[in-house]
Amino acid sequence: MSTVEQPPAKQTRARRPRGDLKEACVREALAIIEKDGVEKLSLREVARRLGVSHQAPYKHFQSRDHILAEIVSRAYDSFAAYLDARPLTGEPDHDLGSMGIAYIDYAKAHPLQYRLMFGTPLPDADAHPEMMAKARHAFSMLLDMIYRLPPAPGHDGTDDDRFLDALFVWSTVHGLASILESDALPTIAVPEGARERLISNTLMRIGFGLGQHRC
Amino acid sequence: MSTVEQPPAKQTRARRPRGDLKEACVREALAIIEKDGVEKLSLREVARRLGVSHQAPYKHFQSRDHILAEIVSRAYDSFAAYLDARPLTGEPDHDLGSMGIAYIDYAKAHPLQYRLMFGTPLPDADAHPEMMAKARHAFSMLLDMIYRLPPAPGHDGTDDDRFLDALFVWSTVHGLASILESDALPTIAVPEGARERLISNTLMRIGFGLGQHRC
DNA sequence: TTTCGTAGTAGACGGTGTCAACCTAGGCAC
DNA sequence: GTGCCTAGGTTGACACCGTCTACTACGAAA
Repeated sequence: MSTVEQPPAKQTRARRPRGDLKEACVREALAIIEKDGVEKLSLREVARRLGVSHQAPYKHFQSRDHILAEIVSRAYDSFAAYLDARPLTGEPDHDLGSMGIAYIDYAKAHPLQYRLMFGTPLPDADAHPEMMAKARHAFSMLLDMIYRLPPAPGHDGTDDDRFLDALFVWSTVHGLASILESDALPTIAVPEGARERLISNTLMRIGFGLGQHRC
Repeated sequence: MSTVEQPPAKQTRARRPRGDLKEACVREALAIIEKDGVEKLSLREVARRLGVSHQAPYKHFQSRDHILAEIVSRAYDSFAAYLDARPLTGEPDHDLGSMGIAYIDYAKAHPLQYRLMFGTPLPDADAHPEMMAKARHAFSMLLDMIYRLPPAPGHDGTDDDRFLDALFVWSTVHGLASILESDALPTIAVPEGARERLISNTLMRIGFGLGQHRC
């Protein structure tokens, strides 16, 4: 068995199982973003942390934007799954409320993912269609929910009207979430007593806005 | 007068009037951001466009973030001025509505400034206190407006309550504005008939949410 | 066995922010 | 006037970055 010809100890560099480096890159990239912000993400740093050449990650991601798009895609997936996971009662009123809570919960529990989805400039939208497809899915879940509500005051219940109300709800919830995790809130002094009612009050106002529980 | 020693024709490089280069930098930086996005802003490109050495801008701005902070500060200024400029009737209901419209108008008329204020990661907040001070001013204008409204249903009219409602209004308007100019809207197909009612519907829902015109 | 695609390495290029040192015209005390 | 100081420029270097290109090792398929 002594095949002498072996080139002198070409250390076979412990070949990774397929897909391993790609996953490792995503993991490491997330760690970098979490620690230093998305603008500090560099594929070279990712490679360095993984003890691999600066070009290795490019075998799995066409460009820096592509690894970002991959990460954002996964964020949309996990977001939609989170919204889907909550128990439904079948009563539209209640289910919409629970969706609002789930939305905000997600933003609080996964600030990194939330910020990636809504708070930072995305990698050029139409260069990453699969990413945007997943974004659309999340909104359609909200839209479905609104369609189950009785027509709100001032509306005839047309599809256009429902769409507009879905956008109202989305605006408010998204606005709140993005304010909550932005740098803005600490600089406006939030009164002590208001802090824990921030979310419930906003959801209540949404309900009033849609004409629920009114008068 | 023939001082022979003159180093050969040191072309006196037409000294700018004081403050001129700084202004020129801001102007050029804005142009770059408008054309290619904030992440493409580079002080070297600014310098290049102005026909000046790559270090010249650093005489006026400590770092890339500092020129960005300067630009964002000015955006907050112009935003507050815009909100202030609208005519007031003294009737709280109406004045709040006109503020909402002015808010959205500003976001539509100055998308660049709006995105800089609310849509992109700001240069580290507490490294640029003067910038954040101007941000606070804008919110306080909204807060003042809310304080003039009659107490909304579900509230006793305490300061905490008012603050929460201000945040509700801000969330919704900010959320709408940020959705309007994000990449998200084109990917969810907005029904034709809904397009021009996007804003008015949202403002109406805010009104209902605060208990105005109800029933 | 040969061939070929995959996953990795290595080097170069031009771009970037930023540090350091240097130059120079003007303003001001004398 | 003379001399000095400083604000506002200059050039040069450094260490990063993304990305292009060429090369290598290897496993599986033919």
